[in-house]
Amino acid sequence: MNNRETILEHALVLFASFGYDATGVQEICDQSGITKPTLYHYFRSKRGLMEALLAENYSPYIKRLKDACEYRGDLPQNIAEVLRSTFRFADSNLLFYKLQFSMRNAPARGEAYDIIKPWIKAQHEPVFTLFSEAERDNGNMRGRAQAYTITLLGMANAYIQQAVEENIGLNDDLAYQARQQFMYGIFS
Amino acid sequence: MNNRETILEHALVLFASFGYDATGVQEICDQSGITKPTLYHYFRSKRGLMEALLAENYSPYIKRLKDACEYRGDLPQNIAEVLRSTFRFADSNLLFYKLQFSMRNAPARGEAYDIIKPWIKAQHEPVFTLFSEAERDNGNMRGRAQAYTITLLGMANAYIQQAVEENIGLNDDLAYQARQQFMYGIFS
DNA sequence: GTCTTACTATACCGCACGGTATAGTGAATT
DNA sequence: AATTCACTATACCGTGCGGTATAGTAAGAC
Repeated sequence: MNNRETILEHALVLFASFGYDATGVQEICDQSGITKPTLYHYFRSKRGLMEALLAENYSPYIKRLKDACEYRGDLPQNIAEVLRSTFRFADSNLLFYKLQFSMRNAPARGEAYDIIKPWIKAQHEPVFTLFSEAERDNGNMRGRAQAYTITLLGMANAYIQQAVEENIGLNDDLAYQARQQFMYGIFS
Repeated sequence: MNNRETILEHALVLFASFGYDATGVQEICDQSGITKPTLYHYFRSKRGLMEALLAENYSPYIKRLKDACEYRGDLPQNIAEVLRSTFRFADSNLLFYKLQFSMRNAPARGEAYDIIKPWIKAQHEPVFTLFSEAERDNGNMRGRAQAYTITLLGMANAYIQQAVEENIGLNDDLAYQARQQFMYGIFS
């Protein structure tokens, strides 16, 4: 395996375990069996390393999420697909999921949050667009696209957290259950 | 105002804004208009300062939460009170709420998470006890107290986050709405 | 065989961090 | 008047941080 991948791999483990601030570049180098100039050759800075880590792990999920948000007149179907793609994203790389979750909830003026901000937007945007389009077919949803987006993604996180702590599988059954509960919140 | 309170006040703002790791003791001192020995006189360490901050702000909420979890045979009533006390806690000091939320979701082996761990337990425990007792009156809940606890508190957080970003009031109406959605999740 | 390019090690820099040794100060106690 | 105690400032310590200047090395190009 090349050094770049080795570094990314160990950086993920360390960042997820101790956090961005508390993880030193030297420690990443030690774990990866290389020295600092090597790391700085592949990644311009500590921040650049984190940005590369996010790009590699987020990109496939965001792509699938965009597909899941393609509106074709059947909102419950879209919601199911959003939940399924998000559950699979979490399930496929739990360590990265935990890392990005802690960064999303980090203080707003910290560097970690600043780095992840564009990815939060990349996740939020397609879901928001989906609900905005669904509003046209469903009058009583008007003006609530933002609220629905936050609640849906928030609920997905709650289910994932529960599944992790209870050691339940993040399967499609759970996605179905989450969808039912979310739909109840909309039509009541 | 005495120096101890001044320090706590400014520490809250800085910790909530930039995070525990990224906030320097010197910066807290500068903002508070005192010097480091003064801070270290009142608080043994940076960690001790954070512990004091958590104790002062959490204690009243935990006390009210325990009352809200006193089971008297009416689970929906208890759930409403849990949500109400939690919403009021967030509403009364939003800055502290954001701080504790970011710490709860910080990496598990970081110092910030280590400091807040006992308070997570203090919040989790009474709610868990409530659901455990309610299990005796409601057979189809058996063995799910843990899951209900996580989901209820997770849902509360989702609603609070939504209320903050949408500038909705964290009033009792919202608590009622959250309860309805949660109860639907239980009995389906 | 020389030159270029990609990559890697040694050794170091300046800096900000958490924390403290020392020396007070002013008010209450005896 | 002497002593004690709670509190505060100056100046400093050791450490570890992110990042880099320098000097290679090994492989392919010409």
